[in-house]
Amino acid sequence: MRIATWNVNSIGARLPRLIPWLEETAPDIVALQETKCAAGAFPYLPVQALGYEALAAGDGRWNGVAILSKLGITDPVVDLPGHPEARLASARCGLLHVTSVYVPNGRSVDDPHYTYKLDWLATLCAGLDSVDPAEPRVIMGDFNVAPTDDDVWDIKAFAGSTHVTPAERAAVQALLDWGLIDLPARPGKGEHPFSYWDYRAGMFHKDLGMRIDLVLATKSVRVSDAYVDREARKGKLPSDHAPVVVDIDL
DNA sequence: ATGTCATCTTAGAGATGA
Repeated sequence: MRIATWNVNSIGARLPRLIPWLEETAPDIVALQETKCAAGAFPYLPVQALGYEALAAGDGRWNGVAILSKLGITDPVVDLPGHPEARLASARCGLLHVTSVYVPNGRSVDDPHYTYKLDWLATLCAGLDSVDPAEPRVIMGDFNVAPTDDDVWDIKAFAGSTHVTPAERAAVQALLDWGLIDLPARPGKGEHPFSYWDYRAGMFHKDLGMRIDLVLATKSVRVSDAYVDREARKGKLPSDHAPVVVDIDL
């Protein structure tokens, strides 16, 4: 069984790349982020034609998350208590419980959005209190947090920045402490499995990226392979994120 | 490392966010 997460940076703009990618990669379940698409405007028909049921949450202009599943979608949830933005979609897909997250960016450490980011992550973690960590579950998406210094191209360039602060890392660590494992993925190039590269300044071609798209899974999810699909970041009109693809058994 | 990209407003360049 194959699962994947991909911040597509607008599903409308990316559909011409998403559809062939789904055909070639053939994941059973995909978590999408930054669809930038109202739930009612989601391209259900093109993904249904490939055998996927879709659960979409969307504000319209910003944010937006979705789950595509060939294994069914039951118990859908598309909000996080007290946080109205469309940044979470959750459902049971066959035997696996799946959550797609688009964690707030934070902007800068002195911005109210940074506090909002920490609160959002804490609320996500608190929601797991009523969940059994023995059950097969994945929480995957754009966490906007680089868990370790090796997850950015140069930690010195991030002095004073978001994505690398102890508080953000502690918020992700709390999820791991609950019972999730940050699945290590093979890099597409170089030593680091970066999943995001800024569009500007040739960052992608210099492999100056960040690992901020994470697949967190409970231990009953057995992993046979995991990789960053760097090919999907190449070529014409890519997203600024690459998909992370994970092959699993339950 | 602020050099790009996507979207919306409101009809074409600017604001916003990443």
